[in-house]
Amino acid sequence: MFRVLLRMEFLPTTPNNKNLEQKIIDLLKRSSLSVTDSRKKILESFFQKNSALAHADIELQVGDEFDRVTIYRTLQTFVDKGIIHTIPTPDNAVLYALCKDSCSAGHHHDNHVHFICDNCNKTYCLEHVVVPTIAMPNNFIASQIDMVVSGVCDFCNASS
Amino acid sequence: MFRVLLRMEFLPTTPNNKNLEQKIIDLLKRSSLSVTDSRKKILESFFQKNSALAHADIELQVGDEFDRVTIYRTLQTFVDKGIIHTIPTPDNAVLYALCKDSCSAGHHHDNHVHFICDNCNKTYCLEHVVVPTIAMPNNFIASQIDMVVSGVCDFCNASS
DNA sequence: TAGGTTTTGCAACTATGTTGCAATAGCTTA
DNA sequence: TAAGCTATTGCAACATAGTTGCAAAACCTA
Repeated sequence: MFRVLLRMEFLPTTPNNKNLEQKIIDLLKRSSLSVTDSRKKILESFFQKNSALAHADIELQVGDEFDRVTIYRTLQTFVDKGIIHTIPTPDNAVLYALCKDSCSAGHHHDNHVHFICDNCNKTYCLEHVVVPTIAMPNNFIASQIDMVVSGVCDFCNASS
Repeated sequence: MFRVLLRMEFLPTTPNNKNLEQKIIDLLKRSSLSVTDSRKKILESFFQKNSALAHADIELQVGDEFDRVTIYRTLQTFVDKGIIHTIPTPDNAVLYALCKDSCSAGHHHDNHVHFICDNCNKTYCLEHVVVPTIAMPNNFIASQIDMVVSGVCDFCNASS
C-alpha cells in the first residue's frame, strides 16, 4: 500500500525571491530597522514556512550562518517592532509568527485564535477566527485574551 | 495619606492544620501515591496559597527542605495523577494549580478560563467561566482549548 | 567614503529541566 | 512490629534555553 501526500508550499523561484526580498527590505525599513543579513534571512524563514516557528526551528535553518544570540536578539527586536508576535502553547514552548499589518510597534492586535496540530505539530494563526469576548466575574477586568486550540489540522485530516 | 489593604487568607491554626493534613493524606491515598513529606508539604503550599504556583514559587517555599529534582518529580507525579494541572501563560512560565474533583488520573477536565493579574501577578482558575466553543475552519478538528485572560483581578481593582 | 551608530559574535554565565544511580523512606504481610 | 520489597529521594552530572558585556564588524548618513 502507498499513500501519496501532496501539499502546496510556497516554492521560491527567481522572480518571487526578488519580490520577497524587496518586501522584506521594505518591511524592515518601515519598522525603522537597519537591513542586515540575519534579519533578512530570519524574516525569509517566516514568509516561506508560513507557520509559527520556535527559536529552535530558526536556529536549525540559519544557525550555521548566525549566532544563537543574534537569533534571540533579532526575534526580540521583531516582537518589539510589531513584526512578529509570540504564541503561548500548552507545553510552554515559545512560538513566533508573523503579524498582520494591523500590528504596530509595541501594540499587537493579535486577537485571533492559534491552532496547534497534534499530528504534524504545525502552528497556525487562524486569522479569521476571532477570540470571543467572555463574561468576567465581578471586578475582574480583562485586558488581553489568549486562546490556543489543539487538535488535527485540515491537511492532516485530509490525508488520513 | 494611608491606604489600608485587607485580604482574607487561609490562616492555618492548629485544628485547621489537622484537617488540612488529613485532607492531604486522603488525597494522596485516593491517588494511590505513598504519603511522603515532600508530597505533603508541596500539596500544603497549593492549598494554603489558593492560587496557581510556578516551580520557582514552590522551590522558594520548600527548597531548603527538599531537592530541586524532587520538586520537579513531585509536580510531574501530581499532574499525572490528576491532582494539579498546568496552565500555559503568555510569557511562557509554567504554572500549576489544584484540579477540582472532576479531574481524574491522566484525564483533566480543565475547561475553565485562567486569569493572570498584571498587577499582583496571581493566577486564578475561574472555575465558573467555561471556555466557549468556537467555530473551526473547514477540516480543522479541535480537541483541546486553552484560554488565558490577563488584566486586573478583583482584589487589585477594589484596592486602587 | 569617513564617521558615528547599530548590530553581531564570542565567551561566560544564569536559569530551567532531565537522567542514572545509590541511599533512604514508605508500605505490606507474616 | 519487624523484615523485606518497592517507591521515592538526593546527589552529581548533564542538557537545553535564555541573558549579558564587550570588542569587532556591518550598516547608514551625509
